[in-house]
Parts: sequence; structure tokens; C-alpha cells
Amino acid sequence: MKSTLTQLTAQFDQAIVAAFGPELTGTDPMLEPTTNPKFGDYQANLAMSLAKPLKNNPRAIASQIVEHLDVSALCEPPEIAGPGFINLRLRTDYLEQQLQQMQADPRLGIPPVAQPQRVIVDFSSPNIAKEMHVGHLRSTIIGDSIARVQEFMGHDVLRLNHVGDWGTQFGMLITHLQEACPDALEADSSVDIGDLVAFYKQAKQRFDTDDDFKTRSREAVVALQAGDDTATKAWKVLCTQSRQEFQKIYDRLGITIQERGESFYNPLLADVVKDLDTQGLLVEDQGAKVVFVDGFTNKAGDPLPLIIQKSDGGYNYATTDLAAIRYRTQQDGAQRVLYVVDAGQSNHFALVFQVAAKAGWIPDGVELTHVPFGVVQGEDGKKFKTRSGETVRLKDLLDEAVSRARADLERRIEAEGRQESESFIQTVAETVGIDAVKYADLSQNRTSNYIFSFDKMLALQGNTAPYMLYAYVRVQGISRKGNIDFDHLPDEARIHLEEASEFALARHLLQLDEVLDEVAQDLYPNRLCQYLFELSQKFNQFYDRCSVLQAPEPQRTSRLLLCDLTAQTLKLGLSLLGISVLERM
RNA sequence: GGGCCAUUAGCUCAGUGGAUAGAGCAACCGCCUUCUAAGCGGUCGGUCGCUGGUUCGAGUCCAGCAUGGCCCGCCA
Repeated sequence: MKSTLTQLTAQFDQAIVAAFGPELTGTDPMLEPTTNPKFGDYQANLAMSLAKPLKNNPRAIASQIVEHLDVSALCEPPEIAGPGFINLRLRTDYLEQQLQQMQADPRLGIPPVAQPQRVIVDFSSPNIAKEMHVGHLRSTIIGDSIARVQEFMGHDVLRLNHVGDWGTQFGMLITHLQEACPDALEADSSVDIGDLVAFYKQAKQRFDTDDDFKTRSREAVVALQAGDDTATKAWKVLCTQSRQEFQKIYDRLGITIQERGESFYNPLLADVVKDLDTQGLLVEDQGAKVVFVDGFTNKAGDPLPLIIQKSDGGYNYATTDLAAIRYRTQQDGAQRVLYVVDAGQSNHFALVFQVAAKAGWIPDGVELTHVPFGVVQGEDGKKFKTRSGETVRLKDLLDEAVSRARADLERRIEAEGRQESESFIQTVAETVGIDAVKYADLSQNRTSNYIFSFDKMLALQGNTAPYMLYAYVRVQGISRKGNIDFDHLPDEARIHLEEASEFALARHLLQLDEVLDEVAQDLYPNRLCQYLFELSQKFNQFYDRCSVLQAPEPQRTSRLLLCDLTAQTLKLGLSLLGISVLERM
């Protein structure tokens, strides 16, 4: 299915050339959805911008364009309005025919991209031996959604979990494990070392208070880096246990991701340093090997370096990130690498990308993008914490969302005098709770800080997951009541638009392709949320004004098609946000 | 001291250089013999932080200022 915007753009290009000559080939017609439905469906704003170069008034330019513009297959005759807007209204038969094509297509009329790219989405990235907490929420949810959109567009997506599985903190963890839990290191042991957070805290406390322990920990780091068997075994035990805990969260959130932690790049780090050195970029500064980059200064106003190798010879995360860039572009063949990491690391990525560019490690056409997001804050506007001031564990956060969703559901079941099974309540509460957490996060512009509120995300009204799930459930209610099988509607079924609310719904449905293009390019899932919320609103208005099952034929079938297309669009759109729907709630 | 981000209705937030700046929540008023009212309609609510500039046109771009958040050498 050819998108409406593509077709219109092509027609405008021809008209512009016909009116003003071939030197204007490829001029952007500045087509966009109208700001107000009374202006039609699309407006072209280019006449105003051509006024100066063409030395003519915008309305005259607009009328010259319109004279040469042939959009009669799609639109009513164009109208010129205001200072020189060209307003286009799609023809009813065109709308109907487009909707029909969408409804019959599992991809809803959106073809995969012609040239798929290898896209890496780097997201989530918790630390081994620490539990996933609220700080991992946004990267995990936003990253998953971005990956889903790229996948749907037809790109070849590699989802990478750059877990923190290396570094100096492993010294104390290994030492503590060896001493507190030696059984775990037996040959085929699968001893559960219990609460990893408590374990981490114990190790940290000993490290801070016991000098002998500190010394043994430093030795353990050296042993681990040297590939010592015992240290390696201990490290693996810690990684395995953490991985199992992470997986529980990912399973619950419906997220797939491939682990490729920092340790993966260890063998490649020396080469990074060597290459930078060979190229003359490496400078020794206060005992460390660093690269100075342009445009960054520290507190004292001195040039800010990127530390590649510490004075003790160890590597740090900048080195790992550089090695990852090389591996991802060379071995993985990535053309686009998206780092879904909090905005606090903007500086770091700017430095790393600049060094990679200087070193010639970013091939032509390869795009490295930091996709930043703001911090999660409590309703007081401060950093989101528990009442006792602890970091909120992701598991607890999800549990609370689900239990609140369950309480709401039980209240309503009681109030409505319904009888529902425990398994129904369980499933609905889990889905609504998880969906609400995801949607609340995704529906906001990711770059701003995010004020976390259970009450708001679980609200039954407004721009929330429950509101949208309910719109979907309403369609399913129609099919249940009317015994409708949406997969087997008669071939001769046709969409005929009559009521204003049908037109509004129809026009909105046809904008799906434009929204997805935009989200795939600009990586703002909140635009998709906005689209789906508006779709739900328009569906509810239609539902309110137009009866479906009681309508006479052929109106009844036409409306059934509209309902089905709405449900399919909601389901697809929500799935690209990582949100699952319910048949009943 | 420097850098990045933010500042839009009482609150939480959308807003792609275009026409009269929008939602949701809260408040108030209506609508269930009809496909789930978890819905729909309506009312109220604005110096788009401030001052300049660019532009035919600025919430949007630029500069300065104010306020807030985050970051700034060997943690990641």
C-alpha cells in the first residue's frame, strides 16, 4: 500500500516543476496534517516559503501550484486559504478504499522498509550482583519499544544487554563469596547465595571496614583479570545468579534481550589502546593514558580528557564502549546503534563518539545515537525512593502496580455484581498493572524527567493503559455479543462512511503509517502513545454515537469492519510499545 | 566556573517554523429500558519563565538573563 503522503508529495513535485521549472525539483511541499479538521486532511505550507525566492505573493504561488496539481484520484479540489495554505481533503471513496486495504492486511498497509538496516539497540544494562531497580525501568521499557518499532519496520535488530559484569567491585564480591559461601564454588554446585542485594551490601561493608579484606579483594581483581580458575568460577556463580534474577523481570515484562556484558570486550581492550596510540591520539596525563577532545572542559576550565587506561593499568568503561563501537560496526555490521541510556551520560557519549570518530572507527553511513531519557522522580519531585529512603526494587514496583490494579478490579467486580474466576482476576490484574507501568513511562516525552505516580498510571480515565485496553475490550464485546468472527467477514463486505464520528475515526486510522515512520526515525514512543490515545477517544465517540450490531445492513457490516480495523490498530500499536491487550476486563 | 536538559492551564503533560496553543486530571453541569458508563457531551481554566533578535509568520530558531534538574579524571 502506497502511503497517502508519498503519493501527494509526488504530485506536488510534478506540479511545482510544471509551474516554476525543473530547478525546483525535489522542493519539500511541506505537507502535514491540518491543524484543524475544517481545513481538510492535509495542508501544504510551501507557497509562503517560496514567496521570497520567486518574488511573488504566496497566494499567487499557491494558485499556480494548484493549477498544475493533479490529486483528483485522492482528494477533493484543493483550496487555497489564509496567507497561502493549500488545503486538501481526501475523497470519501479514497478513504474507504484505503481503510479496506488496511483491514485486509495483517501489517495494516504498512510495507517493510525497502532497505533494511542492521540496527543495534543497547538498553536495560543492569549490574551483576545488584538487583534491578527503578533506575533500570526507563531504559528497559523505552529500549524494548524502540527495538519493537525497528523490528516491525523490517530492520534487522540486535537487542543487546550491556550488563555491568566487570570492574573493580568484583574483587570484594568474589572474596566475600569465597569466604561466606565456599560451597558455591564446588565443582557442580548450584548453591543459591540468596538475596544478592544483601550479599552486595555485606561485601561492601566488609570492604569499607576491614583492611585485610580490602587487600584480599584487590588481589582477587588481579586474579580474575589473570584468568585464575577459582576467581573465574566465583565470578561466573555471581553472574549466573544475577542473570536468573534479571530473567524473571524480563519474563514478566515480556522482554527479550541478548546479554553481551562488558566482560565480552575484555580481549579487545588492549587493541583499542594500541590503535589510539599508533594514531598519536593517546596522551599520558597524571599517569593515565587519555585522549583530549575538543569542546569539553572540567571545573577548573582545563580541557577534559577521556580516560582510556587508568594509572594502575586498568581499563574503564570508556575503553569498553570504544571496543564495543569497533565490534558492533565491524563484526556485527551495525549501521545504526541506539544507546538507550539516561541523559546524565550525555557527556560521556559525546566524548566517546568524538574519540571514535577521531580514530576513524565510525564508517561512513553508520549512525551512533545516544537516546537519552530523564530521571524518575517521586511525586515530591525528588529522586524516586521508598518511604525509608531506599532505592525501589523493580520487582516491588511491579508487584505494587499489580496489586493496586487487582484492588481496583475487585472493587468493580463487586460493584457490578459480576462473578469472575480467580484466574481471570489474576490475569487481568497482572496485565493491567504491567501495562500501566509501561504506558505511563512511554507516554511521556522521554527527554524530560518522569514523575512516577501509581495513582495516575492506573487511573481508569485519561491517557492511561486501562483507558486504551478498555477501548479494545469494547470491540471484543461487540464480537462476543454478535457472534462475529472478524477473521471471516464476507469478502463482499464494504466500508461506507456516513456519520461524522465514522469519518473522524477513519481519518485517524489512516495516519498510522505516518506516525510509525516518525517514531522509527525520531525514537519518541510518546508520539505513538498520543496517536493510540486519540484513536481510542475517536473510537469511543464512534461507539457512543453509532450502534453497530443494531444497525441495518450494509451499515452494520461496514461498522464491523471499522471496529475490527480499530482493534487491529490498537493491538498492533500497543504491541509496538510492549503492551498486551485483553479480551475482557 | 563549564556543559547538557528543562520551564506551556491549579496539577501531570502534548505540541513537526504556519491559521483561533491542546489533552488528561482536578472542579462544576448533563447523558445508562440500547454492543461493558473503565464511556460520551458540556462549562471553567493561558503574559507558552523574562528580555531582545531572526522570519511573511516564533511556544517552536538564535542570543542574553532567571529558576530547577543532571553531569564535569582514573566507578559504571
